[in-house]
Amino acid sequence: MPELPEVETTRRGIEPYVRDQRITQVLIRDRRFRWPLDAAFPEYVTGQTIRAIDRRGKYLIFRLDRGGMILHLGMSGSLRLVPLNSLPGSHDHIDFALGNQRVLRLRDPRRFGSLHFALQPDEHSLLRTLGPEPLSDAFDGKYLYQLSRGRTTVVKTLLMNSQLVVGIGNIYANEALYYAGIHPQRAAGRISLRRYEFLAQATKDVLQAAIAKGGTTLRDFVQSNGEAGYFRIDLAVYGRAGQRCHCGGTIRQTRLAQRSTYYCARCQR
DNA sequence: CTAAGGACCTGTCGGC
DNA sequence: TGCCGACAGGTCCTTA
Repeated sequence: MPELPEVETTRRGIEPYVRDQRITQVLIRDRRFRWPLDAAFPEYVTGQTIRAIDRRGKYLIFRLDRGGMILHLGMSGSLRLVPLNSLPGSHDHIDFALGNQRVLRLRDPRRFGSLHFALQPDEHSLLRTLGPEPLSDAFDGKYLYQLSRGRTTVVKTLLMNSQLVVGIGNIYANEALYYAGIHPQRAAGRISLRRYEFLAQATKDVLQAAIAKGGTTLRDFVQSNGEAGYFRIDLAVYGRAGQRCHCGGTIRQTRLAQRSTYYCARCQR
């Protein structure tokens, strides 16, 4: 479910309550995630202090005194901060009790998420092969242009390939292509440098706007009712099949690599 | 090496 | 109302 902006919003939301806090206890109700949680996981992290929370793509990295925790929220994962002794709901699989009497609670109904401990998190196999951050200077039109030469895949699939660039999921891939005026099915290897420059910039803009929106709509991660749910930014094409595009065209829906794909055939070429 | 499809899992929604 | 299929914001792994 969460894409980069939602993960970043989560990171910012929990950081003030979690940084420099000691993990006093780890309670595991269900260890069946994408990969079964290591039975020794609590031993690795209990008693350690969380020194920082970083994000790499859609992964959160909790830096500990020794090693770190690598968390992915999958399609349906979320983190909340709740008071000690607060009753768990269904799918609340893991609790981290903290020194400040709060509990960092992981919920993940579909269990597509994952949690690992690693002594050197950045060298973990899940992170090592990831492409650059889309909001970094390493990601630009030239980068997309060069890596796309000779490829036969379509541009939307390229944009969603985390080996090439991280964090762009189905929603923001659709939105970025719309703002760049590029048809999602266009062959990636036949798009000009100029158009890739538009695409890189549109991607950055869409992600930045979503992060800003998340910050305003999901401000508080610790309210008693504090659902750390996901926010809906104003989407131009995603989920809008049949509706009018501002250009007067109609937004179409198709399927690309098993994912719903939305575009305006009039302004996206 | 690249590309495509399956797999994992639960909840929700629309149609009959 | 109940049942059933399709779909959901991810991505690794296998196969070609």
